[in-house]
Amino acid sequence: MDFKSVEKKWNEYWEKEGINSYDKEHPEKKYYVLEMFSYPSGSNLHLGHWYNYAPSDSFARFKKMQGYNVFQPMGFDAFGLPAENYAIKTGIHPEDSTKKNIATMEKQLKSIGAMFDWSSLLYTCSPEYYKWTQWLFIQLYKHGLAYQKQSPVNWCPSCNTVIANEQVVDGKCERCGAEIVRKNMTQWFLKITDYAEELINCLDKLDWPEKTLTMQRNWIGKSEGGEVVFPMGDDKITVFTTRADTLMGVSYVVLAPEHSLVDKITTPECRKAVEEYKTAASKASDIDRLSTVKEKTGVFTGAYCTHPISGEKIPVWIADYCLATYGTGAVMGVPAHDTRDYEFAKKFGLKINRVIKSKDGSPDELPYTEYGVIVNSGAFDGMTTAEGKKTILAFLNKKGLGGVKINYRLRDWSVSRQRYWGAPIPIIHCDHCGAVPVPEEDLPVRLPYDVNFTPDGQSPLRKCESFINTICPVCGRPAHRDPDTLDTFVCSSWYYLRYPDSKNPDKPFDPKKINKMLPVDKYIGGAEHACMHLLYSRFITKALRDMGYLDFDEPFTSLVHQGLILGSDGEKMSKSKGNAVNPDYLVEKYGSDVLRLYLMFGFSYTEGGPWNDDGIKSISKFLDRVERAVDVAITRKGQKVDEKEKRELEYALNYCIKKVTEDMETFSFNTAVARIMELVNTMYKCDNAGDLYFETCEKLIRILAPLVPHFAEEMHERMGFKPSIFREKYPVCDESKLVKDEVEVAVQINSKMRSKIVIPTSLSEEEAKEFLLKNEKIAEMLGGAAIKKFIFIKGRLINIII
RNA sequence: GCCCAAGUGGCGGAAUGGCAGACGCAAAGGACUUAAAAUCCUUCGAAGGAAACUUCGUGCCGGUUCGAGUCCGGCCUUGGGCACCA
Repeated sequence: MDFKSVEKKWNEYWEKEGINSYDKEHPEKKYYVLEMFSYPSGSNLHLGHWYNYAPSDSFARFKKMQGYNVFQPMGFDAFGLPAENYAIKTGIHPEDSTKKNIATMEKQLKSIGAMFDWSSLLYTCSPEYYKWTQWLFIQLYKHGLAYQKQSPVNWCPSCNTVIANEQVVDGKCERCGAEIVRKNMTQWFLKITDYAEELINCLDKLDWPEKTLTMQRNWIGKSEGGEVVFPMGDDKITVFTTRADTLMGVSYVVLAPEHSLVDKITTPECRKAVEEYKTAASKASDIDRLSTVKEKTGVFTGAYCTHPISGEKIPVWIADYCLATYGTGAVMGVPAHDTRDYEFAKKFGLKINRVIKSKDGSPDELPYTEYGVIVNSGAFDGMTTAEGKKTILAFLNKKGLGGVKINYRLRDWSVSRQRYWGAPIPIIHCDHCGAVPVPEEDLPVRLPYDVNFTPDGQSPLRKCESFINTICPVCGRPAHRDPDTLDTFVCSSWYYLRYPDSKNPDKPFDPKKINKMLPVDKYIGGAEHACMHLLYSRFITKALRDMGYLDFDEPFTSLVHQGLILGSDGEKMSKSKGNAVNPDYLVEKYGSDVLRLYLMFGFSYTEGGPWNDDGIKSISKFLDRVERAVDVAITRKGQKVDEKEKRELEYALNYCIKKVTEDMETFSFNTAVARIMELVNTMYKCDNAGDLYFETCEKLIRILAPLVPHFAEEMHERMGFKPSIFREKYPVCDESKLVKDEVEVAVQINSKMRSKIVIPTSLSEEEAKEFLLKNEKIAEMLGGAAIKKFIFIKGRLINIII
């Protein structure tokens, strides 16, 4: 078969007949299939994109043939750092390179032959889109979900610019090798923490991979504990702890080096050491700081606070294992019952006070971090850990020195980027009125084209006078725009809401439309987004719901992660390693149907694996084999059917339909293809199935249609049916054809495989026992021994314990 | 370091706690052919055995169970994420 002309023929036909587009008249049967959109960084689609999109498209087509009205849109996540870096290196403007890349990728996407609804195409970098990203930011601001605060960034003193985590290699700037320091800057944050509780609770109702749910739960990191206040003259230090029961064992308190009290409380004699320590800490990443193998470091501030119960003087230290971003940025040190505190106290000679003993006298060497019974704690002695936590926090609460507190590891979402290639933050800073949102009628705040974005210490937009200078929309006095752009995760946190109404000039979306079309029924993308993109999207959906713009709680009902296709060397594909595989060449050589079927058959979809094209030829051969079966079927049409072959073929067909339907539903494409191959193998053994052969072949082609759409459409037509096969129904299994009178079961004696035996399917356990004991071979193996236990697994196995 | 996964023949990979290796690749043998390609058929985890068959075998160590690739505990290795790559 000449696949090139076949692919062209049917792509044109589908386009002309509107086979791929969503039918707006029937939203009641909608099925929204969405693949994570691509970032146009490289100049073309790689095999990984194909692996995401082609099998997902087969799933979408499967759903369409099951009678759903499928909506499958496509777009580009087009803002971001790589385009900007590329521009700094080559001088090619991000807008130009991005547009060019998108054009190439669009063409390639069309070569997949996927049923994307191109009429709803969107790019996040177009003003028609980012106008509404800005609108979203303003709504969040107006509802108290966006605020500014000081926060550290990676600062390269030599390039004189903020650099991304990715560009920091071993604490040094990737570009110039200078040592990176962390520097505080005022930045915008979104209050995702307001939704922490709901973001955890709603996970239970999502059809998502278990591992992703676990990762999100851990990322949000709910921990129930309490706050304890350590007074300090006019000031106080508040710590968060999950072990209030160990409060009487506190021997020191630690502040994060960035804690706001540090400068104030440090005594003159300690100042030099504290300053040096702060500088050193600003160079370490959080990952290094939290390492449990690294030796603990810290310095004494010279200051003391007061124990809230005993009134004892407690020394205040700073140490980098305490992070400013978690809890209150301060922890109490209980060396006897915390591993990190124990190491710290040992190193710096701080007191170690045991206040917990094991309940049952089992070994409880220090540091003893298990739960137990309280000792050496005055009135609290004898209480269990659980009682102690409650009692101590209640006691503190009465004194106004603490109480129960739930803490989350989740931090607010930092969205300011000191970059050019992003959506400008729609805020005007006025000396008189403060931060003022740009009026909605003035949106979008356009990203100017002619900007010098070479790094030199400032956000690129700050240097663009025509952009930065404006007037305050409230008081009319001169003011300046926010010079930063939004994190691209903001753009991608709501795109699934725009697709169903992507050309709407007046609103980001029509609530009526999206309330019908969403949530997304099946969302497909890489597991690398498990925590960030997926969590941000959930947050934005909930925030918009609470503002009244939509009426569902979760954006993605069901989620699937495709695995990663690696280079043939087992490494992640990348240009620099030279192991990237170009799908265009494969499409050219084998055709898009063969490539997509190979991707589905050769890998476990959720696992992925190293690329290897050894088997791709066999897929071509398999389709040739199917084609020959079709030609044979045509010659046998109307012929008589042999009874024995009839039963065999009917069983094979219905078994195939049943299994493939289940496998398609769960994205188990490799086993689906295997079951289809089995059916074809059976068909090749049938020489006298006549008309039934033709009928089987007709169904086979329909089962294949979602997997190899062009090929199937061609075969369907060749068999004399009217196109399009995608208007036909997916075959349904006839269970009655799967009933068998006899079944082969395994026979084990003392759990060892001994034999196999064919027994009537309908036998009960008792009947099976009787049947088995009558069998000479089995009786011989048992040798007359008494049966202790008889285990019967219907249709599978019998185990006799003697 | 922390969180989350994965590890099965020469290879890609199958296996609701119940016959390990479906399906395919590679390899070997055969049929057809003047020949090759294509196609069709057969064999194909390891060791032993003429064979029937037996023993071993799912990263490593231990446990639960009549029965473990699958569940539990502890390791090892690889991959993803760790909040400014997207």
